Amino acid sequence: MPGSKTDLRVIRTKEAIRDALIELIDEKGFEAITVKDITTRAKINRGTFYAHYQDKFDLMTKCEEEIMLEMSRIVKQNFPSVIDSLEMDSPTVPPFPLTVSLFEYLNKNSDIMKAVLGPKGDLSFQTRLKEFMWETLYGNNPNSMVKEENFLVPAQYLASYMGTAKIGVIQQWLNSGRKESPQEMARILTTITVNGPLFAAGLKK
Amino acid sequence: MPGSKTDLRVIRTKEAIRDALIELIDEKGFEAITVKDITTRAKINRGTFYAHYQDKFDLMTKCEEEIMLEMSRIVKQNFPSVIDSLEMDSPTVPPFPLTVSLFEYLNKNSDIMKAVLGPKGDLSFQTRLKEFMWETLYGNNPNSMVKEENFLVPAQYLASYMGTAKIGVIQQWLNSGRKESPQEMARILTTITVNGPLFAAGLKK
DNA sequence: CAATAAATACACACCGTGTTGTTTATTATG
DNA sequence: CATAATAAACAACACGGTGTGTATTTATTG
Repeated sequence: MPGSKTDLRVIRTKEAIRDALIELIDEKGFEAITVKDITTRAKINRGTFYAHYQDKFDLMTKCEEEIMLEMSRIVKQNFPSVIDSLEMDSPTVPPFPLTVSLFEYLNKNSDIMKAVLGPKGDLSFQTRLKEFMWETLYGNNPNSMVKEENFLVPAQYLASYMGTAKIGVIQQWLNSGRKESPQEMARILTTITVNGPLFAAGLKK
Repeated sequence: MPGSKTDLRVIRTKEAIRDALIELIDEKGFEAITVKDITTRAKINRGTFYAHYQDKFDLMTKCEEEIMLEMSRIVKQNFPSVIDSLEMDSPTVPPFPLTVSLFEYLNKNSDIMKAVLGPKGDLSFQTRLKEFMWETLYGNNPNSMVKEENFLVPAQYLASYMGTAKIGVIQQWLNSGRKESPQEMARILTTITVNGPLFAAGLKK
């Protein structure tokens, strides 16, 4: 497995592979892609691909790893104690720094984010992202926001509800062309969460 | 393409194929399955499979079609005007007949529902289901519950939020062993939606 | 029991996979 | 600067699943 992170050949190859992957996900969907597709598009030999990655899943996993790391970094940057976060982004007072930062990241990397989170994307990544949010909300840590006390429903379902809901909004935003700014999206997401969907829809309680 | 819907051979074959599919999705995930896997497991000739379905995607699509039809039927049965529904299941008063009916259906067919909605399931189906909910909530029909007026956020995002949130709760229930009854799940889901996630979590508004 | 239709057995070309051995490019050193 | 050492990129190969076609056997219906 080639490793030299400064070798120009390696850098070129990996970049070409990654770009080809993103393009192809957009075109045919992740599961329809073959390694041959990728290497043809990237204009490299198929063998070269296998020198770097085990298969297309390995490639995908490694791309996603980068994303997850970067998102964790953003969360930590805004909330060094890691985890009060997400829901706790000063519920009522703009500018919701964490949520804005996350949407800005999504915006900057919208090509790949749209690819993996889109309807032809990678289910396993969506599952991982969901688990990341679930853990953040409900996981075994002293700061988790959803505690098993004073709740009207089992906390695990609350965590699922909130986690998937947020992902759903992100997906809708990405797939409908990102017409709103990250700031606006942060406001939207926070408003729904804090007020509750029905009230946010303008219905009386 | 064999057609006689009363021919016992056809019925047996289709059932065997369907059962094999569900088992295999659970074991290896949909995309890892080969037609050969299915026919071996179903103990039929591979040629027979192609007599009934074009490929594994065709098979999957047809299974999913049944599910969608049945769910639409349940919705219509509870709300003949089709669509006030889903959210509108008498928000505060049990027993939430529509939601209970849906969970009972999911419960009865938990094998296949877990397979398609699970982490190794079929993303395209999850997308379709999401669209179904989205349309139900927001689509172009006079009864859609989310109207573009009096809202605090764009309606499309509200619809995405609620749609995916509900699916998320269903997935969590299926994947954690369905320990709660359909009635209990209906209460949980309605409570979160009506009260809003934060309040349902026991936080002050 | 005859007619019919489904299921099987077998064979074929095709394509993507993953691996192996060879060639070519980069880098480090005398 | 030249050249050996290293490692990346490439070409060729064997394997397994796919989809299709055809002849044959087995089961169902009238």
